[in-house]
Amino acid sequence: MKDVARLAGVSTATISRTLVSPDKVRAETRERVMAAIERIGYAPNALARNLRQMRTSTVILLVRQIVNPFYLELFRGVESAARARGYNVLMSNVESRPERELAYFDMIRERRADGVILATGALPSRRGRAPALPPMVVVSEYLPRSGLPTVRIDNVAAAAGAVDYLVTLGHQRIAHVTGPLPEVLSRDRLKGYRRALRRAGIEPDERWVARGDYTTRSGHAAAAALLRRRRRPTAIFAANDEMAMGAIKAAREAGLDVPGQLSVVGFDDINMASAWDPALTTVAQPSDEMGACAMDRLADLLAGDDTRNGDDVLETTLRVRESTGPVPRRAN
Amino acid sequence: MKDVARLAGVSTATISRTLVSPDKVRAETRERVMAAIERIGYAPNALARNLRQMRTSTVILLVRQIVNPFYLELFRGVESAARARGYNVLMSNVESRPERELAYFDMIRERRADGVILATGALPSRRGRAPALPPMVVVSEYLPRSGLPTVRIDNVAAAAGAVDYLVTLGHQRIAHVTGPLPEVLSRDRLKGYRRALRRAGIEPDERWVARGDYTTRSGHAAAAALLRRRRRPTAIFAANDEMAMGAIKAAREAGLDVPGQLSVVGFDDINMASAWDPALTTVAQPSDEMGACAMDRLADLLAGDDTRNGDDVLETTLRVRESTGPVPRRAN
DNA sequence: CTGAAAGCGCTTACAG
DNA sequence: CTGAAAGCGCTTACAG
Repeated sequence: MKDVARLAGVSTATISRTLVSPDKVRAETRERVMAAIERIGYAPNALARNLRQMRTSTVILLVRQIVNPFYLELFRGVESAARARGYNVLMSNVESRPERELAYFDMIRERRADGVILATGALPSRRGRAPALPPMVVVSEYLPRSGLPTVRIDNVAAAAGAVDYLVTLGHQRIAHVTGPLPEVLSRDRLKGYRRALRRAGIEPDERWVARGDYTTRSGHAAAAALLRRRRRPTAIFAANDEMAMGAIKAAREAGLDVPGQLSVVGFDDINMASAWDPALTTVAQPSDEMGACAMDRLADLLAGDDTRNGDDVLETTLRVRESTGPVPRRAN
Repeated sequence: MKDVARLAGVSTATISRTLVSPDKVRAETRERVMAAIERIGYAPNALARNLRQMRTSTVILLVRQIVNPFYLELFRGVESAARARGYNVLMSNVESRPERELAYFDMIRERRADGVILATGALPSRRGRAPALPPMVVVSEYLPRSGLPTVRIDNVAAAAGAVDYLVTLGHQRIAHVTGPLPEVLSRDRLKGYRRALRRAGIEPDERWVARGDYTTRSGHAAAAALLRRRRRPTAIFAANDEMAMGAIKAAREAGLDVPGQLSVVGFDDINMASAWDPALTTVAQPSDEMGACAMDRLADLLAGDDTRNGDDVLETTLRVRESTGPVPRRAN
């Protein structure tokens, strides 16, 4: 920087101003400075700038389990918005290890990051001396009554919409494979399932609700059990795509054609959903957009101009593909 | 820090030493300092430390396309090693946009990161004034004759091993779906395929090599074309799992049972491979370990004690699942 | 519009 | 083993 200043015949303050707020510098000076910067190949040292400004331009994205492809799409959205806003993104999977979550809060205390995008569905439980919450935006998941800015979808309505569609196709015996029920997202999707059934005049039957844990394996097991029933369902709505894929596998093993004898609907529209055989009908979340929106809100928060309040609720889309069809003739 | 120093009755230098090199501080002083730190709830400011030490403790992981699940596993490995070594990881997908790669090299120049783990398969082409390469380790991919420290598998041998296995099952008519052929990994796997065939006394037939681009769709199209032949293959070796999945889908559409009438082998062992129907036989890469190993080498490099030279070549494993079986009776 | 100077919060070579 | 002091490379309030 000193070299640039010498070459341009100005002070280092002017170099800095040219870079940070060029409008405060006379055009002629600015050009001289830019030429010198170019000549020397100068790049400002972010370390020094960060210290001076007491900001890192880095945010942390905390996800539940990184292997879930849904989070990947979320990350893409976060990253592209971050790039546009001049931030870097540190993604980290927590994998249900609370100490890892806390490690990330320490990173904020140590000023390694400016804020957090929380996609884990729960605030880290804090030890004795509860540190103040860092600037934070919740995405995908939400924390009821936390008052934190949140970017999400309406899981109840989206799930109900999927089941509505099955009803439209003539299905009455619609089963549901849930996610882990302590989680609010799983509960919301279950609620939507029940709401749609009632709306269609069908009394929800608890025996047609099977618990899964979002893995393909659990979807497979749950569906296998449901299909062993004497009166078996003609449609299964799974709370995510992986479980829907497991359900299709179970149907095939039971000798049932999908969608001829069993319709299956998933949730998320992960990358693999359209590649699956049969291509999966599923509720698409705008994951890119959700990530970008969360990053934008966090950046606003950090810039001190968070005008908005409450939740951003984004739209979902039911993508009808090959895994759903009209109810089989003899089934009703 | 000043507050801690006052409370402990020492200078800030001693606080710093207690944290950085505790052995240089008398035990009694150390305890007093630690108590004061605890009392005040002091956390050192990483921004200041970074500036002082001229290091960021951050590395960049550059991947080709983030949606590829393989990179996810790589990231996990990198991240866990990074955590152990005190580094943060910035993952970024380049998505074949060269300007993005360059952006990451700028980040090094601006001292936002200390080094790069390159998983893109190509050095960013640099503009006119070629800047010096940053501390860098290549992983998964490799750059022939670059002399850069590299962590990889032996793609030729691994591919040959997969084809050997098909030969063992009695297959003679073994087709191959390649990745994009400009890429060295795709070429290596093709080379391994040919080598195994020759070893088995089968003359490679170019008509049984179909080009794909690593997507499920391309695997589907390539396999569909192969299966339309009058003499159709009894086995397909695909250069990655997604294409193998597409191939299975094509087989089913052609009314062929997998593995009864067609065996399919993939490469990578992504998360979905075992969930696929039928569960995919595939060459498992030690992706976690590769990532961790790359991060370790980069950390050594940055610490100035990179003793090793040349490539780390890790072992692959053929995971035999349900998509492969003996050659059908009438086929030979 | 520009410069001189202070200061961000650490770490570390040096002196004792 | 400990302290006083310099300094990392910027940015910015202040003065002109």
